[in-house]
Amino acid sequence: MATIRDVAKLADVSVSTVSLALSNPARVSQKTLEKIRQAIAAVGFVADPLAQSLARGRSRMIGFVVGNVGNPFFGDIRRELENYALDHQHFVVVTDSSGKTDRERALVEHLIGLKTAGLALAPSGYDQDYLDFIAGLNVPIVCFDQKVAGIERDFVGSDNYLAGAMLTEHLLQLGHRRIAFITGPSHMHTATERYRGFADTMANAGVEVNPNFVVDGQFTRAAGYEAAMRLLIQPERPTAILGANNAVALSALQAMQELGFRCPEDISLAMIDNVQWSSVITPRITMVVQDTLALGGIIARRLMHRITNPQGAVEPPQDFVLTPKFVPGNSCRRI
Amino acid sequence: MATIRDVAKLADVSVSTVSLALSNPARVSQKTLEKIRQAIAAVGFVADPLAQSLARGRSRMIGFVVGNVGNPFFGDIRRELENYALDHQHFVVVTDSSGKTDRERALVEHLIGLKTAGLALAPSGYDQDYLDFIAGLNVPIVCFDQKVAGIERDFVGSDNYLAGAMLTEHLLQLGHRRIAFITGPSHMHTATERYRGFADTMANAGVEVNPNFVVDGQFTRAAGYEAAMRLLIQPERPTAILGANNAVALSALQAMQELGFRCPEDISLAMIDNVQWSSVITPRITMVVQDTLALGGIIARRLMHRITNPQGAVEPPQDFVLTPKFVPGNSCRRI
DNA sequence: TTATTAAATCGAACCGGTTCGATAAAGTCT
DNA sequence: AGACTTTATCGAACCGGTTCGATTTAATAA
Repeated sequence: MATIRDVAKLADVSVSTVSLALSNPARVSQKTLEKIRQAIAAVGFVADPLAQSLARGRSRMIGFVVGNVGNPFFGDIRRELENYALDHQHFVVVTDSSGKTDRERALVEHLIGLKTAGLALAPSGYDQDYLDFIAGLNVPIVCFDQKVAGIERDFVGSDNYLAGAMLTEHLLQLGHRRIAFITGPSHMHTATERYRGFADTMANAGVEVNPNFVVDGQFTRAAGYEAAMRLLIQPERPTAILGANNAVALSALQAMQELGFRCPEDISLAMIDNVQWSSVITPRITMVVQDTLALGGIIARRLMHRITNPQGAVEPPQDFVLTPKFVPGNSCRRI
Repeated sequence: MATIRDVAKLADVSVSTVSLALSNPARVSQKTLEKIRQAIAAVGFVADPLAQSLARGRSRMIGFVVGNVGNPFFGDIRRELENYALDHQHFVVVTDSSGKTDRERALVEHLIGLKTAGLALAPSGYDQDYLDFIAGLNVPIVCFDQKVAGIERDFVGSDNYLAGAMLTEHLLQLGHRRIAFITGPSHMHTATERYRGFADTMANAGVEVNPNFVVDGQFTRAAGYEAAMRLLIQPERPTAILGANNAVALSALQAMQELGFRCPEDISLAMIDNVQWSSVITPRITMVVQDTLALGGIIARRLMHRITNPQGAVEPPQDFVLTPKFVPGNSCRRI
């Protein structure tokens, strides 16, 4: 590999001039610039990003940290970020914490060690220790998905309260009263907001919620399945189930299928967030989806703004909350 | 941040001794080691990975390059690799080429620039230019999924011929004769092998394949859908469709549903490779799946072996081919 | 023409580690 | 005790860039 010194030698200028020509061509004379250009081409010089990062104290990498890269929600956001970053000479380093806080922390520390220019982070923690950790990071960070109280950073996400409310209202309009709700982890903002949207809408409609109809699905497949089973074996069953995310809702569908319930004839089902092959799942689940592309775009622009603008770093954190979209399926019947 | 010089000063030894103590403690005397240990703890020293990489010419990062991180097949492999790498002080950088060869190339070049210790690569190219590019990379590489003729690297994958043959035989056993096959891109090894398995098994059974029953689905959703539609509008329809991968098979299911065909009553369906929520797709698709966890484990071990063992780098490339597994569903009926 | 200012270029230090040959200290052999 | 190893430590060069104050050169003003 050719180094900057090879270029300098060939162009018969000093190393610092070559460096200057690369970073700020306007400050180098035309003929010198030309000599350097030719020398660079002749030796095939490409600056070593590692050496640059070490010297500058900042790299051109952006860290992307989520709990599950396989989730299409994160996948769409990742793609948007990658495209935007690439257009701005930045490179996205994707990492997966598997939803584990300690793993996430290790990854973030590693990324900081790499002197990443910025971080797009879907936070997985919430306690004081975690907050301190995030607060201590001296890098532009845009958080998304989970709004965590106490993190003073930009946040990009959807109106989860509305998401829960929309589906609840839809079920109420169809005549349902015995509506069950499979929740997510209580420490997650998305989970509590979606539940609030459900509970408030029920209350506003004057419909009392059977406490046995609210079960914890942890946003996971296993817990969601168990929670759904608990719902289905009750003597007085719900007429509709609302899953707080895709995993718990589809687990509920599976449980229903296994027990012999038909959807929507016996029980209606609705969920928040899409999955990859939802169009071939029978019945097509009625859902509320987030505008992942828009979210990704905002995250990308906001992060690059903070990274590239000198004064962008000190701007106060801002929240961007998008409205989710109702996507009707045929999993909810009128009763 | 504390540097190695701070440690050296405090421990009253030279910088090189500290470095040696860190990389090869056995070669430093006990008492010096202890002094250094204390000094490190006192100043809170953590080695800067960038500086290390620059000096060593190698980093502790492993590049993971695939066409679609969202595909659970790659997701499982990624997870295995991450776990194994983490246990060996290595860090996986995930990248997604979206299946585009030029993008993959840019990513690989970037990773090489980062002086990654090794690459786990699902190759997307096949022409001479691509082969030269891969051959020119002076880094441990383990290729997987696609076996590309001419790449002299370790390869880890499944017996795709067998996968195609197994499902074909199954359909034949159920009495099907008019079996359609939706193929993948002809330059992909997995695609051609799966097709060979199909064609050979049909031939061995003395069943002639209707040329109209072999359509190109490009392994993608869009092309798969179109290909399936072409099959379904033929006057003499197939009684069974075999999808060469999950995307084309599920697109076929969607097409069938949209046109009003019932599966398996009207048309049977089988596919190669699983998808995330296959258990809630009706009907449960009969499929052949790869042992992703085992594949991931082999990839991880093989790559780390080459990275960490001095002589591992020069070992001749080796192929690891696993046998896929038949997973019966209820999408194929006896006729 | 000379003093003053601006533009172009350079040298050296620096980022934070690693590596290797040289030197010093300790141990072994005859 | 002297010669020869082995072990422990060190200094300096190096990885490949950036940065900034100093110096040289060119342009403008008086």
